[in-house]
Parts: sequence; structure tokens; C-alpha cells
Amino acid sequence: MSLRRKTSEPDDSEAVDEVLPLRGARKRRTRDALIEAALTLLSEGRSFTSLGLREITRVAGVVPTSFYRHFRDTNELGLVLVEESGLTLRRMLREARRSGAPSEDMIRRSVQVYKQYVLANRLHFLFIVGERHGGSPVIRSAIRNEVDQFTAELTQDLRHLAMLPQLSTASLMMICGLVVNTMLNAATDILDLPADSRKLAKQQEDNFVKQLRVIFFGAKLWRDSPGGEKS
Amino acid sequence: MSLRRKTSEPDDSEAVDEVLPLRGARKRRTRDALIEAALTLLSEGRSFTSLGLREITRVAGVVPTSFYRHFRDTNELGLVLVEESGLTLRRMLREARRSGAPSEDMIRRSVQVYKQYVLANRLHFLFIVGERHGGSPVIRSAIRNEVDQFTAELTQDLRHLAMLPQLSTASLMMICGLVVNTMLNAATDILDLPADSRKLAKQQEDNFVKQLRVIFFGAKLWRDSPGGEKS
DNA sequence: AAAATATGTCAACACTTGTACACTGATAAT
DNA sequence: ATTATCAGTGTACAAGTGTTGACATATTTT
Repeated sequence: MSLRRKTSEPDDSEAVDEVLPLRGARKRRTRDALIEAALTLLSEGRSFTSLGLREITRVAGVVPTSFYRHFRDTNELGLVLVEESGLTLRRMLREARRSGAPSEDMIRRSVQVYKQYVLANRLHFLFIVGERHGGSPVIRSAIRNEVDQFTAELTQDLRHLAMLPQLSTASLMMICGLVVNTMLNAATDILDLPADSRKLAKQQEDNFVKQLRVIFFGAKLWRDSPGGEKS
Repeated sequence: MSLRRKTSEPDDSEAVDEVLPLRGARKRRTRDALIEAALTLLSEGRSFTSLGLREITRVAGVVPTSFYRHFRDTNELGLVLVEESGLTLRRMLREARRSGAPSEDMIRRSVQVYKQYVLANRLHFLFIVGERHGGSPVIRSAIRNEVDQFTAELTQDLRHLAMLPQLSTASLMMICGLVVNTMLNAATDILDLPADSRKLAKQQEDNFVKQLRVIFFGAKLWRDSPGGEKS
């Protein structure tokens, strides 16, 4: 092990405000172009496993061989996509944490914020939701990790907010799993909506809100029965 | 418009016990081979939009050009897949209806039956769950139709069983939507399970059962408030 | 200023893809 | 018995695929 690395070894890590050498900046730019190209293609009704390397580079505006300067293959790009999307997911919690929890009609408010957030991060949600159950097992398992992490953080947040204080952490986590599934299912509905018809949007939102209300309603009255569970 | 069609026009409809001419039987056989080939490929970690015509015919054991005798393109095959899978979905309800509703620990029992059913119809569930949110918009919307229909039937069944009698049909439907989403999400977990580790399976089943219990628990105590809804 | 490094380009490869057309042979209709 | 039909085959073609290697050029290091 050498203490000082002889050459640059550009690191490729995501320290955001690192001072970049001119070349590294260029590299990052086309790298981002590749990532964005992939997301764009995914948003045009394609699934990840159907993306071709050449296709991606074409949309990104570079020559195919350039791809290899950034990723070994498309799968590796996919994993980066997962990571990025996971960040977007958790950023949502961070922002929610900052703005505090409104107690009045909290669920509806959260749903509205969520809808906005999904639309603002359309591509990432499309990717997460689209690849969560389908296609490549590698991607799928990576996404599951991110979603699980998200669920765990949500659990912690609800714990700190002292909602549902009677629940064991395990039970709270299971509730959060339910909530997260419901959220992600709703994401598809939100993104598939024709964007004009306000009528449908309202209806869909109401449905979403009601589902969450039922869940939290059930959770509020839920009691852990550590012994044998019947009924 | 002629009242009598001059030639056979094999109809291609799915009347099951129709007497088939020898040729029609052959046709159906390779058609089924194509369908099965597609499902097989999907079960090997591919998504529908990534399936190629040639690939499918190769697995089915026919020459590529044969494909056109049965489907205009892969998308049309996809729609048939949706229809078939939708049937599998509804068949589950039919069977459940026949065997009557056990009232003792009903949820757990249902979950176990469901697990068995999912494993027994692995390919269809893989397809439904995998393509429900991803890839082709056409397929996605077709699947949504099937799932909606399934949800509606489930709603009717619960209504006839006089479960949750205090709920309006609309509310019952919304609950069923939640249940169906939870079921389909669980399908991925069931199918992804390594198949050996019984420990994980038990844990996963318990989680699944608890989620459903919370939902039904919440639903049981739910009251429709037709006026303004707050809290 | 010279040498090393690394991003992106170009040309070429072996291969796969969807589709068209003519053809075969068994089955069905006359 | 003759003819028509049609599922499946074989060949062919233009276009697209992933990957390799040598090359250009700008930036960084020495």
C-alpha cells in the first residue's frame, strides 16, 4: 500500500463541491449526460434492460466508445441510477423534516407535497417504480436496499415525532413498509395521469389520502400482541 | 358485409372446448409455444420491452418468420399475455369462492393460499407484477384494466360475504385497492425468495399478514364521513 | 518545455435484429 | 380427385448491436 497515489485516480466519488480539475469537470459533464440520456429513454416507455449502450450514447451526444470511460457496462450505469434515485428519495424526508410536521390534516398535506415532489423528480421516480419489480435482479435488489433504507428512516422520523407511540419499532416499521408501498404505487398513478383532467387528479388524490388514512387509523388502534396472535 | 364468410377465418378466439380442425390444433400449439417462450424469457430477468421477436421464436423452437402467423408484433403478444395473466388472477377468486370463507384466522389462511397460488402461477405473476409499473404504456394500461377488474370482483365478493358491512361500496373498493396493491407487492417478495431459507419466508409471511391485519382492522372501524373530511 | 495522462473520436469487426419474399407440404374445401 | 388454403421454412438484406484497437488533442505533471 502506497500512502501517496502516483497518479490522479479521479476518485469518481460524489463530493459535491470538490474543486475539480478542468478535465474532471468535462468528464463529469458527459457522465451526467449519459445518466440523463438513460433516464430520458426510460421516460419514453422503455425498460432498463432494453436500453442499449449505443442508444444511450446517441442521446447523450457522444460516440459509443466514450461510454466505457465512465461505466463498464449498462448495468453499472443502472446501479448509479439507483443510487441517485435513492438520494432523491431520502432528500424528500430531509425536506419534510425541515419544514416540520403540520398537525392539521397532515395526511392530505403530505400527499400534496408528495405529489409535487414526484412530479418535480419525475425521472427518478419513474425509474424506481418501474424497475422495482421488473427486469434485472441486480437492479431490483439494489432498489430494494434503497427503499428499505428509506422505510427505516421514515420509521425513525415517525418515532421521533411521537406518532403511534404505542407501537413497537418493529410494528412501526411494518406500517411504514405499507405506507411506502402505497406511496410508490401511487407514484405510477400520478405520473400516468394525462396532466390536463383535474377531475381525475382530485379523485385519485382522494383515494390515495383515504388509503393512507385507513392505514394510520388502523395503526393508531393497533396493539402488539407478543404472544400467540389469533383472530 | 357477407353473411357467410367464404373461408375459415380461424377466429383465434378462446372458446376452450371448440372442436379444432387438425390444422388449428397445430397452430394453437406453436402459438402457445411462443407465449410460453416469452414468459420463460421474462422469468430470466428480462423485461418485456427488451424481448426480441427472434429471441422468442428461438426459444419456442420455430423460425422467426413464423411469428407473424400469430401476432403482428411483440406488443400484440404482450396483450395476449396480459389477458392470460388476468385470467389467472381472476381464477384465484373463483377458487377461493368455491372453497368458502374460513372465519378462523382468515387472513393468515388466505395469505398462505395466496403464496401457494403465486408460486404455482409464477410466470403469470412475474409478468403482471413486473410490467405493472414499467416499460410499455400500452401493456401497463392493459394490466391496469385487469387489476381494476380483479379489484372490483374482490370488492363484490367481500360485499357478498358481508364483511365490513358498514362501508359504502366506494370505500370498500378503495380498501380492496389497498389490499390488491399489498398483495401484488408481496408477490415480488414471494418470488424473489431464495426458496431454501424457511426463516425468511416465515418472517416475510408474518409481515404480510400483519399488514393485511392493519388494513382490515382500520377498515372495520372506518366510518364514511360524506361531509367535509378532516383530522 | 517535455512527457505523461486521459477524454473523446474514428474505423472496423462479428453478430443480431426485424421484415420481405418465394417456397413446401400437409390439410381442408370443392 | 383437384384445387385452394395456410402454418411453417429458407434465404436475403439493410440496419443496429457491443466491443476492440489505434489515434487526436487538450490538460496535467514533471
